[in-house]
Amino acid sequence: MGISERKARERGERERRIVVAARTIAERDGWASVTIRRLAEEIEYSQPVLYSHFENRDQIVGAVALEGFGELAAMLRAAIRPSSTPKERVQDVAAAYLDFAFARPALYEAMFVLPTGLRFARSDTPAQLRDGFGAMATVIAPFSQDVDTATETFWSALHGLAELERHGRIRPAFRAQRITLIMQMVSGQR
Amino acid sequence: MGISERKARERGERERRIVVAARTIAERDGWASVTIRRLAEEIEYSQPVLYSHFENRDQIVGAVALEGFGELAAMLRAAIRPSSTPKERVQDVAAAYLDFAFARPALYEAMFVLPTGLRFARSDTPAQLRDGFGAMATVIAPFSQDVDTATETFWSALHGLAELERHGRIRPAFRAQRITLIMQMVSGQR
DNA sequence: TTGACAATCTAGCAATGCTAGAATATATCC
DNA sequence: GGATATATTCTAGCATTGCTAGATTGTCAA
Repeated sequence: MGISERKARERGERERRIVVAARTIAERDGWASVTIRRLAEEIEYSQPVLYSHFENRDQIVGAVALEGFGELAAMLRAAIRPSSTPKERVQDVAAAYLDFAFARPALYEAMFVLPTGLRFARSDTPAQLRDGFGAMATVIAPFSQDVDTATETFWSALHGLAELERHGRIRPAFRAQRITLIMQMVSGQR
Repeated sequence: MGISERKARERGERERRIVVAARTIAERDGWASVTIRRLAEEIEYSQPVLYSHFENRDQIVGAVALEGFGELAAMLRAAIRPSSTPKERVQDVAAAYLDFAFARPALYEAMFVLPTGLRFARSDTPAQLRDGFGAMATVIAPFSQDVDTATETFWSALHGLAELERHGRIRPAFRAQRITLIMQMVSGQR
């Protein structure tokens, strides 16, 4: 009997609709506008239904963030061109990272700023969360002995650039120059 | 007549009590616990009184953040020892920055994450906001042509390190190694 | 003493996340 | 088929939030 399968499928679809609605509203009106009531209205169910899919609001943000990590990883990997030099690859990945952060600020916020309930560095950490790190490590590896630490530092630098620019604390016009400096950190050259 | 002076002074003292209470509660229980009602109770006035001092809750956070910028600037300047080499100074300032961020997470959050209504890069930007940047620029200057851009990048890297570690995304044990890498970025050497 | 003005408070609004318990639909068993 | 159990969903409401209108109290000059 495929009844329970159909039910499971429909449940899954409803869950997707919640996540899509959350992301859409967040990207258009900001995360403050993503309320349980608004989401319930969007999926045309009552509010308690949302709590049968997610423990709380944070977990909905977390589901959107997880999507974001998958997309970020894909973008970073796509930025690595086989024809380019190792230094160019670092540059391209850095530029792609910042492009992602500024093109989807609400998504980026879910991934790195808001509480999400996501668990990092655990055995059950979803693949998406590791994958972006992996893409960065790929381009960092040729320049470093300790790839993990170097990648953490690279990532931190990019995250800081994204956040401070997003908050208007550094000058947008000089983004490219800052990326150049980061690249020099990694490659160890002037 | 000193009556109006006394009133102005008392008003100022009450405003300080609000800011102190906000900071104290935030540092002990987190910013979510800093509610208007809680603050009103703390200063022993009714809630609307708070709105005669601040436009809204964000501005109270902003007042705490401003305090934080002053203290951060002082800490960074204190970290610059006359006897140390230029490279050591960069290292010491970086370490001091991260120490500050981890010693006062709520304060740091007010300064860099929460909405505060503070205006940066304006003509009326308070001195505290520029001063920390100045301290960083001091130690960066010997290594760079374009000090502002280099300082922005240095600062961004430190901010990223602070945020990603605070959110548990990078390994606390490797903080010193990451600082070393940042220092190499600035000094352009391996 | 009175009247104007400032300071402060009471009371309440609208919105939020979340939940208990009722109501309804669906499946299971005799 | 009908009764019963089990999911599923909804209604209604709680406690909390930021914020504010309007009443109330205090203060001072005329």
